[in-house]
Amino acid sequence: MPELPEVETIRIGLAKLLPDREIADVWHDWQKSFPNAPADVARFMIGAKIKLVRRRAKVLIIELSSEYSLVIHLKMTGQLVLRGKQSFGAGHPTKSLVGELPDKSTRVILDFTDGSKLFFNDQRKFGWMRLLPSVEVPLIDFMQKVGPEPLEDDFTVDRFIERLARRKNSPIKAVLLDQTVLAGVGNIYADESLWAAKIHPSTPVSKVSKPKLVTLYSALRDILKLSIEKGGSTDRNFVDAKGKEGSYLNFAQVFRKAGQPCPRCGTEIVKIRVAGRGTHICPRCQRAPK
DNA sequence: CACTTGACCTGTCCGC
DNA sequence: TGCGGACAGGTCAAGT
Repeated sequence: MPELPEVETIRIGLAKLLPDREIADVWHDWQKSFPNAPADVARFMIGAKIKLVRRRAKVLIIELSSEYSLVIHLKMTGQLVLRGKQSFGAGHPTKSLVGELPDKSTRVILDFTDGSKLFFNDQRKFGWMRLLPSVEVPLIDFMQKVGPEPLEDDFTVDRFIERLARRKNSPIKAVLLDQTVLAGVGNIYADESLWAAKIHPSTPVSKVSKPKLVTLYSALRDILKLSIEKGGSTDRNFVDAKGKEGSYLNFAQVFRKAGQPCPRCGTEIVKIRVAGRGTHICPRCQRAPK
């Protein structure tokens, strides 16, 4: 569920909150969430300060003063929430999806010397954290294979079309979700952008007209940007670095709207299955390929 | 090689 | 009220 806008929302929050905090201790309880804890933790985390927080695709990178970095993938249900009076003054959110922390989904806790704590929660345990030398981050398999950032200035419509053409016989939705083609798009933004461009998600890329691909390019970028402005989509349990929900789904047109009228033509939105994913379409605006 | 399906997990919801 | 089963969907490994 955390897709590009959700991970970016967390990054913006952490980039404001974390720098210069010094790690005092690290706790973890799920080995798969943090496979190189605790061996490397004492040497490269305790006593280190947070330098900066970056994002690439759906991955967060927290750089430490020890020249090691935490690389974090939240997968579907991961959360990164900072708590502590130092960070929020008197009134941090009391009612929200996240209550008292730690809770039963807490997998890792970073304790800082000022008393604040960063909680890595992950109900379904798909997420992970890795500690590795900062210089090695760009060399890991994921970074080598991941496609371009769709919101970068140099990501042009021609580049977009050229990337999609790498898998021209696949359903276009599957291609949008392919992280080696394009970074950061997941189920929500694939459905929303395909609806905006009036493209049926099962259409092979080679069968989609050039004008529709151009529309898809603009729609996808606009939707990703709007979602970042709205703090991302809270479908089930996404929250930002302060534990707050995002509001983009109030602006969504088709995602999770089966049975409701298409905002464009009034036809009932239906849920189908494409590329093994639940997929929301307007059957009139997005006609199936022959 | 291109493409699809299954596994990894847990919480929630639906029907009986 | 309890219980089995489907479902949620990011990514990688395994299968066709």
